[in-house]
Order: sequence, then C-alpha cells, then structure tokens
Amino acid sequence: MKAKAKTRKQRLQADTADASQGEPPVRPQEPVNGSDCQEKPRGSLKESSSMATKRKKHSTKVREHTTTRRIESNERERQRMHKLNNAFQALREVIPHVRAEKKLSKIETLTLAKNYINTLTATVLNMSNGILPAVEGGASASGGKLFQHYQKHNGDDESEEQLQKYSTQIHSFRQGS
DNA sequence: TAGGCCATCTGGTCCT
DNA sequence: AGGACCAGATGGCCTA
Repeated sequence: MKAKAKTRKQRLQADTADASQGEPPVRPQEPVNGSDCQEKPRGSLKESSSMATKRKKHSTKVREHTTTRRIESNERERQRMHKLNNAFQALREVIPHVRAEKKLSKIETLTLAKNYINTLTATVLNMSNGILPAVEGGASASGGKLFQHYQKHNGDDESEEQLQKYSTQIHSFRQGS
C-alpha cells in the first residue's frame, strides 16, 4: 500500500499544483469531459476579432470552472470513500473471526456480518424461548415481533443451521491463505 | 503470471 | 447550481 499511497500523493500534488498556480494548466488527467477538447472555430467568417477574443475568454473561464469542479468533486468522492472504509473497519473490529492478523476483505466483512447477526439473533431467541423482555418504550410485543420476523426470514429450525453456517464460514475464510 | 482486491477518477442521476 | 451517491473503467499491489 505504500506505493499506492505514493501514487495518490503524487496525484494530489498534481491537483494542488494546478489549483495553486493560477495557470490553467497542463493537467495530468486531461479531458474532464469530451466537450472541452473541441475548441472549434465555429464562428462565421464575419466574426470580429473582439468577439472571438470574448468567446475565447468565456470558454476558458468555463473550462477552468469545469476543471475546478472536477477536482473538488474528486476530493469529495475520496473523502466519501474514506468514510466508507472507516465504517468497514469499524465493522471488522466487532466481528469475531479467525486469523485476525489478516484483514478481512470488504465482501468477507459484509458476509460475515450478515451471518453473525443471524447467529446472534438465533441465539437470543433460543435463550429467551422467543419471548424477549420489553424494550424501552413499553413495546412488550417487540420480542414477539423479532421472533416473527426471524421466523419469516429464516424458518423455525434454522437457528442451529445459522450457527453452523457462521462457524464454518469464519473458519473457511482465510483458511487456505 | 493470472486473479483478487483496492483506490481513484469519471460521468450520470437524483435530490436539495 | 452544487452535492451525494453510484457504477464502470483503469491501474497498482499482492499472493498463489
């Protein structure tokens, strides 16, 4: 990941360099959208030079604006993905799994989490015999609702199966690796 | 070397 | 108009 980080840094530097120099730029990643590469002199022969200059200035401004927006948008997207990754990391930390020294992939994290939740739900229901104490707010039926929901999605006899599934899964993940 | 996983960029779409 | 979200494309790193 070092090299990766370096690459990212380089890109960022390129970005900020672009931003800091008022100079528009020879951008590393060129065409933000196809539209700005064609600067066709579609004016008529009669167009005055002042009009042409105006048009040029205007299109340059538009291009700068588009580029700026792209860079900002990229930055926001990066931040968004970082947040997403933080959430994945937080999730990894609460899911028990074997070979904790090796990071779970995203797909593994999601799959394990899903089965872990199913297993916990099954366990809770087994322990309480389908009757849960009222949660705050006086929803005395909440345990029953949970039970019904679980039955609806997993069936009655599947709690054992869930547990089995989860435990085999946490062992199978990374087993060979 | 191929395949898996990941980070980033990008354009499109939807929402405010 | 601008931001959030999403999915596809691309390229780099790592491992079997």
